[in-house]
Amino acid sequence: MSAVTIRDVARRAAVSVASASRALNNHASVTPATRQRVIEAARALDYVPHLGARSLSRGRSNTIGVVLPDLFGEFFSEIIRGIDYAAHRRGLQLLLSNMHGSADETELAIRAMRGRVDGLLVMSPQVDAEFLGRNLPKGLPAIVMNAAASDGTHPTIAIDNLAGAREAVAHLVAQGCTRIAHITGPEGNADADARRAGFRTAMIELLGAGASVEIEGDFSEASGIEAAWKILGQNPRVDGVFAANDMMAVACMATLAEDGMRAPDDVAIIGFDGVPIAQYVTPALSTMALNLAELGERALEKLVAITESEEKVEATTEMLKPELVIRASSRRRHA
Amino acid sequence: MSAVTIRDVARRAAVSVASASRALNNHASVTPATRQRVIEAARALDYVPHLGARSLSRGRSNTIGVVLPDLFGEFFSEIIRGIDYAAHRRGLQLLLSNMHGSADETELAIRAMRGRVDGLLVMSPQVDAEFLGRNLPKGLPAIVMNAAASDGTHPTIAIDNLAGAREAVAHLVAQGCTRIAHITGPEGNADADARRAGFRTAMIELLGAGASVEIEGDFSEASGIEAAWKILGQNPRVDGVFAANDMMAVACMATLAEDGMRAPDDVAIIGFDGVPIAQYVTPALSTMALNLAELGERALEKLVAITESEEKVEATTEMLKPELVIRASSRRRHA
DNA sequence: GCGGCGCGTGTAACCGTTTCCACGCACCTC
DNA sequence: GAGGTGCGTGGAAACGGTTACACGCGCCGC
Repeated sequence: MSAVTIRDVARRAAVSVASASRALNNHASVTPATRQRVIEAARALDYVPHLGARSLSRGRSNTIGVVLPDLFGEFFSEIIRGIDYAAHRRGLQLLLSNMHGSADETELAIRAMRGRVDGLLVMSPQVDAEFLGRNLPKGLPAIVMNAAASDGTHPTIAIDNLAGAREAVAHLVAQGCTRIAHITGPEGNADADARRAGFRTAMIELLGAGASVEIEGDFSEASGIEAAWKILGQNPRVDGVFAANDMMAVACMATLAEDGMRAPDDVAIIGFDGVPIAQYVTPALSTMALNLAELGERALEKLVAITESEEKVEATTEMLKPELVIRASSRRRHA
Repeated sequence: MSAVTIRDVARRAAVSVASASRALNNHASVTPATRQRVIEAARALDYVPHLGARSLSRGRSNTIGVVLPDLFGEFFSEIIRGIDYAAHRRGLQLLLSNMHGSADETELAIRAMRGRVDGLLVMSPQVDAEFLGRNLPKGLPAIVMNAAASDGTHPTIAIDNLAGAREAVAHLVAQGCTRIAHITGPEGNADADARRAGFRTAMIELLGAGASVEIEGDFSEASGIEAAWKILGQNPRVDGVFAANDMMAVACMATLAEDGMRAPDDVAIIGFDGVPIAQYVTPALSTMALNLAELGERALEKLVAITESEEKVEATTEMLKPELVIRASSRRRHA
């Protein structure tokens, strides 16, 4: 064990633990001579402070808990990267927890954070706000990312899925599509549900009820491939596809192409999220791009702001607007 | 504050804190009646144990520290996913730290883990083993992932870059390439250096010294694009490209194609890492595929094994072999 | 009937820090 | 020269749990 404690340092420097602590933490009232002795002793013993103990006594851990539904794919890794970037700048550490999409695990994960973090970043598209409100520890600052409508108890930062879906549909229509399929995300996922809702209202507005097809997906590559099979089996075929995320769009596009149904001429395709992969496929995928790293960054900044301000902040909801990025997969030469 | 402590629970249940603790932790010697009262009190007060305090007194945190050089891209996110998967299965939490490639930060990051984790997973292609050996806390179990040659003090799990690079070159040669460029990773990065070394020896063996070109890169998309420009400006041109990672291969391939130099006919291209994106670009990218999630998983399992075994384990080195995945980008019709 | 055993419980020490408070000392001021 | 002031220091109490140890009690076996 690197079991050298501050007591060992104090003993070697012939001072009390109190003075040792003060010297090591740059407190004002320590003689330069004392400080010097303590620091030398610490170096000689290769002392590293026990941060667990420190946070217990300071009541502050300099750690932020991050609870995510999953870690798969670029969606989450971009968010983590944004969080990490902002956390690093502020000297905070990250305690990561993955609840694998289950509500029980979410509760567990959140409880497991108690006493180890100063604040919580929870992303939870699968469980409703009421559940979160009930389970988030009372005194712990928390930001809810991207959940179903906030219950008003915690500040939220969310994606404007509704507007994004409308814009995606409008874009396809502008390219001349008259019959559009939506590959949905998993039911019960807040993002997926909102994107589907946006798709429906936009379709009714722009093309009427008969022109839309919904194909169940679950955000996975596999479900994008299956969706392509369904599309290929239909008659009449669709001439536009709006997938609820980029991964499904990419997989669907590739599968369609194998059977000769090519984007953008036979079918215009657009995804959602704007993950890096979208720009490297051929044809490059149009998408409703989100700056996910920025989402993570902003969430962390907001959390820090709460943590530091004394008065309680009201539960505002901040929206992240997706941006239409038109690439080859949906660009028609003669629209 | 959710400041309800075990003392509050004990008071409400009219028992001592010792009994409360025992009841809540399923210790054997507690009367069912007592246990019942304690559990009810805990529920009534919405008690959540303070895990920081627990780990201090138990001397065990159920947390693993993960120190990575960066979080950008699929390479690291796949590794984290693998680590998380294995950690989750064992009920461990992850404390994440990113040292942004700097040695100072590495030292800081490692020190910041003291007293908060039971073990350390360090991935550090940029700093040498000697540095790590000096900085890893003495008593803390640690696994070094993918560093420059182990100093023999810590178990290591690494990528067989040398063999991978040779195999990549051999594959290109088998496809008929006679002049091959290697887009390198950043100098000083252990993976990059090993891949370059493998490239050199394989080239000398198979095609002789004159047939190889080295282009400096740094694993980034931008450097892949720049490499393409250099390739296009050369005379005679190469007919094979081995990039030190997939990201550069993808970017290079796309840029070459814009100028009419197409894979696989004009140039056969192969990358390294086997990140998911490689299979979606067109033409699909051949690569020396690594199962990065498995790498993370195995590292965590190994760490747990060390943590749990009493006798000290010797510092073995485990190798992860890349697997040649041939896709369209390097498949010549008439080899 | 008495000693011993086992079981459930409580008291208190401990984990490694930080920090409140008290204390002693030198210095300054009137 | 006495009394206040301020500064550096040390003792000890936190922080919130776990657990070694002691203790009292009822039961069993001789």
